[in-house]
Amino acid sequence: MAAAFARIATDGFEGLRTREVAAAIGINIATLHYYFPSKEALIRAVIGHAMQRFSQTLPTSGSPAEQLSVYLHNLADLLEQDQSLWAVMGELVLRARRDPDLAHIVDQMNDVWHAKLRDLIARLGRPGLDADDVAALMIAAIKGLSLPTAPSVQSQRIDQVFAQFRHLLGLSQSALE
Amino acid sequence: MAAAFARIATDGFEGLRTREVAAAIGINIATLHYYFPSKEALIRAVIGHAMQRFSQTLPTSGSPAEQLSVYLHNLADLLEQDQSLWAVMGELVLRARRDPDLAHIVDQMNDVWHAKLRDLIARLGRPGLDADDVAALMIAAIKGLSLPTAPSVQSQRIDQVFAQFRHLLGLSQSALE
Amino acid sequence: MAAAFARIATDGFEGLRTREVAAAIGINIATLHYYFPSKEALIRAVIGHAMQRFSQTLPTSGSPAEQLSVYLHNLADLLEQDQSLWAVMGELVLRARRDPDLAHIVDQMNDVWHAKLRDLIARLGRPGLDADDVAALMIAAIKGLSLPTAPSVQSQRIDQVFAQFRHLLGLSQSALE
Amino acid sequence: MAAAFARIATDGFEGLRTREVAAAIGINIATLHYYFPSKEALIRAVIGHAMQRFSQTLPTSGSPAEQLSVYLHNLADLLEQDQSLWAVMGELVLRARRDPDLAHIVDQMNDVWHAKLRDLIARLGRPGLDADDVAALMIAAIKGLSLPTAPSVQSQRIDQVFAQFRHLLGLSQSALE
DNA sequence: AATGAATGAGAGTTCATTCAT
DNA sequence: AATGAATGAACTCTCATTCAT
Repeated sequence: MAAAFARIATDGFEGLRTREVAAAIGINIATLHYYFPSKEALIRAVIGHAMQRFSQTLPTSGSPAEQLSVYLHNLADLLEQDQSLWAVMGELVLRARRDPDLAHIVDQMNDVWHAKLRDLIARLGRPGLDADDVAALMIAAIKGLSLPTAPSVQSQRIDQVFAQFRHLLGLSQSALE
Repeated sequence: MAAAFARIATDGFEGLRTREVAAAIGINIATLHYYFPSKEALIRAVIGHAMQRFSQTLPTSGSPAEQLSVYLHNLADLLEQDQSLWAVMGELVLRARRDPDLAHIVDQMNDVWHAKLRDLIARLGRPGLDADDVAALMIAAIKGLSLPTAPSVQSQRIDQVFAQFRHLLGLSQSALE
Repeated sequence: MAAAFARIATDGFEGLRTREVAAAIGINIATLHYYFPSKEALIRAVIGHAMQRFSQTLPTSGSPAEQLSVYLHNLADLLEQDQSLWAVMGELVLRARRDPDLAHIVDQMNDVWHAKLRDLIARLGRPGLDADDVAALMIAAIKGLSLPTAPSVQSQRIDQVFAQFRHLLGLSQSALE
Repeated sequence: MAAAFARIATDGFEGLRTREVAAAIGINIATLHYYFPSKEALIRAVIGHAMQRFSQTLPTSGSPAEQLSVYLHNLADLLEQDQSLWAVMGELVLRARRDPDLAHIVDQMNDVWHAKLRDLIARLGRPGLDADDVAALMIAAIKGLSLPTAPSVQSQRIDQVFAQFRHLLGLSQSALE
């Protein structure tokens, strides 16, 4: 449910109230419970929704350099434009600490993400570049960028970090556009 | 109160219950309220405690290269050994989104952190290294490392990222030991 | 809610407990909160109920002498038979000291009461009778009668005071029956 | 304790907090409990204090007409100047409904009051004046005057009622001054 | 005589959930 | 498929009282 997603982005899991979700879409609480038997079920649905949206940033065709460029471009866009997705991702990662099922999902996504990046970097053919380590660095940095407080500062930091990515990978600025 | 700190690390703010904090240290809830007039006051105390512990990782003397090495060493240690501090920091950053006061504290700490790192990097004298951008990358990556799910994966990722830091900065492995 | 009214009559606002009100009518506390969002809302409802019942004693038709007789009769009846209403009115007046909204309501009711009485007395056509002052005396005395302790004494005092009212107004005893 | 008296006058028994009473006179709560073993004991002390102050309005010497004049004068003064005493008396009367001991005290005081007034009126030698009934009326009215909401209205009503008293008793205006 | 610290009992309120319709 | 009404469990917070010093 998109309404639940929005509420989590705004107030976190801590502030998720089924009554408010129901009210936001103009239905009765009991009706919400009819579709989602429990709050937990609603949360699971939100998790699935978030994960799916996140996966859609992965490109599937083109040369490694092209794919990397497109991917970085997509991520930077997502970071700047859809703050709510990252807010929810942050909440999910934190919640995963207490929720084994969620932890499993998050770990799996991290692995896929890392493998994909490592693969692309390796196929770039840059000698002296440890694909595994660089992928780890990039993922850590992107995760870190998803924990903003002031949106104003955020934008500058994103540019700086992605500039370093390109520098590390030997990608030209123009390759991103 | 250390007990509250521990509970936040385990269950997040979402799971912080005054009764449990009181029970954890063997006192009555009313007694807890005697020292912390409200739950909010308790949270503020925890925030102060966390910020203070975090600040203590900043080295104050030595050459830039030495300070950077010591700093990275301290951070890596902290990341591996005191997961609870990072867990709480993660919770704090997420909570800052809805708590302007906390957001201000976090932003201030980020600025101090960034300025310190940028300064040290600049004084390293590595041409071709944008101190500002590299500092941003490092901070983002470190923040990202503080969002782990499985502690087992965690350790490997930390090593990988810090190896890249050294590589970026041209610091020798031995300099860290 | 009549149950809340009864509890205030018995134990005063001081002894009003939402849990007990709910228990008295066999519902859950949460259900009570479903109808009255807060204790304050419940109190307001009780106030409205009391004010309405009190207003119903005012007669609307007949000659001035008849109306006065009927009115005095109604009030004496109410004082003797429905002690709970007076008990609640006493609580309300005392509470009005700290509750501006309630004070406004009580003042308004007093004014209406005084104006009505003064009007009726004036139209009685008793020379040498200051309608304004007599009305003030009567209202003060009736209020004073609403502060009883022992119900046994109460009845005698009511008769005495209303006898004086009739004497003052030159109404015959028979006019009341 | 005068501080407790003041708090009851302001906020009623409902708002009486031992902590605030102690704070008002700059002592610790435990110290207050040292002198008054319980809140109930403190309340008893306040009751005694209030009753004593009230008794002091009764005149003891002079002709009946003089005593009545002085008494009415004293009461009118007290009503206008020391609102807190009347506020507390109101609270006491209401509380008496649930407190048999207090009810006994209040009843006793009422009886003494009524007997004294009746006696004075009887000795005035006004034929056609039922001393018992007039005393009841006066006491009821005075009690009623002690339940004000707006102090501004209060003053006018007091004058009106006491004017009626003098009229009833055949006392000249000058006799009051 | 005086106090800081501690406590048990209970207050109003919230919330996910269920029930009857 | 949908809802108003109802509920149990739990929450933070308050307060008179007591304890150790």
